[in-house]
Amino acid sequence: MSPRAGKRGGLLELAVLGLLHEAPMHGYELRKRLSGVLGTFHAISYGSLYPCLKDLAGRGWLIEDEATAAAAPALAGKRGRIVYRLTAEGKEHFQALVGEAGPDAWEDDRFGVRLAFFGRTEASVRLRILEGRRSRLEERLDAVRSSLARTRERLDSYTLELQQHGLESVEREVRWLDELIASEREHPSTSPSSRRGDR
Amino acid sequence: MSPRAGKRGGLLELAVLGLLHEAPMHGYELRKRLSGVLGTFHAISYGSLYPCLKDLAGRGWLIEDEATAAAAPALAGKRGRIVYRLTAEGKEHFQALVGEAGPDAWEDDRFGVRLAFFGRTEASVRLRILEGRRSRLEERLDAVRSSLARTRERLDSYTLELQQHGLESVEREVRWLDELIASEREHPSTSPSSRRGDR
DNA sequence: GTTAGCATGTAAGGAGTTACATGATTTT
DNA sequence: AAAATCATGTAACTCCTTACATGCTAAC
Repeated sequence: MSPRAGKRGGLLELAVLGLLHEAPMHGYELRKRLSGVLGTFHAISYGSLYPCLKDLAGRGWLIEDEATAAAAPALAGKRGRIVYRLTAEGKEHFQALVGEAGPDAWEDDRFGVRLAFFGRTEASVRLRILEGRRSRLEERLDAVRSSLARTRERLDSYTLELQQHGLESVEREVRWLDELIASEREHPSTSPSSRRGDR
Repeated sequence: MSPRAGKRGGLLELAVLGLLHEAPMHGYELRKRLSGVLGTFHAISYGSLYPCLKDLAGRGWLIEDEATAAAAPALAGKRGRIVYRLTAEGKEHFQALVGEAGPDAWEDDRFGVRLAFFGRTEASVRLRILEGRRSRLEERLDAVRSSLARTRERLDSYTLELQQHGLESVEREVRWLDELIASEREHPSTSPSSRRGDR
């Protein structure tokens, strides 16, 4: 077996493809923008990013454009910055990834990234993602509530406080999702812009 | 160099020591209880747990009690369940870990586990943990707010919605922490039981 | 007496990180 | 010309997961 193309199934792949879907970029800039989609804290390291880019290129999802900023041909051997650009297959693959339904697709990180790219996602897929996340959260609520009902007496007040806060956070997110879903149903092909401002 | 004792610096160590601080347990039961401290979802796998226990035992923080439930001496070679019990050094090490101040100590998971063990944590350390977490969250708020101020116009409404929701969640946690801290200052050696119920 | 659940482990792999190494470009 | 920061990369390591292997004990 040819050892090329090590499996690369993570968050990073999705985030990188999504960002490059918007516009070509070189790695250094990509890293800065990644913080924006993955949460403002949580920066990705170059030690992950560059190998990931190599891998994606190896699979034909993006191509490496050796462009030294201006078109000056200068010295041939110079290691200029590499601008990564999504191929047609890359765009297809991104859409496939975003649309994926597996149970881990609704975990915190995955969902967050998917939402961040809603601007480049079909309306029907957007709705499916929002509803998938919602039902995942309902599962959590059930689990926490029943565990709380079973063990409430045995818990010290700190643990109780923690569980209670967690519960309320999840409930809050469910309400938020409900608003997004409602807004999505009202004007399916538009952004939910009208909703902002009523807080 | 003797290759024994691979570094074991994670969440798991802290959680295991904390649970065994309460009472001796065997691995299987430990795993079930771990979900309680790490969040009701997110179960730990045996593939992590047992090696971790081996490692902790190797460092002298806990000892493996080969007890086959009842005291029946039965057959000598039987692989019974192994009950893990914290040593004195283990308890010391747990207190040291909980009290640690490093910047990653205030990340979501770490903070959650520390809070879950507040019942076995000194009042002064509790306060330091709550305040550490609080200032970590303030840093995040600053980062998100300024990034939002810089890029607000360029963001599509979905991304904006996401950032806004995240921001509000963090603000909510800060208010929660403020209540906990206030309650901690009022009766420093007691649990914050009186606060529950005013929602 | 066989399925189901209790109980303990190991080997391989996945998704990242840190620390290091190197060189180009811009600012002071 | 020194310092900062832009830019790309690699090797080793961390912490965890999956998939597998094994055997005990209780319930049907």
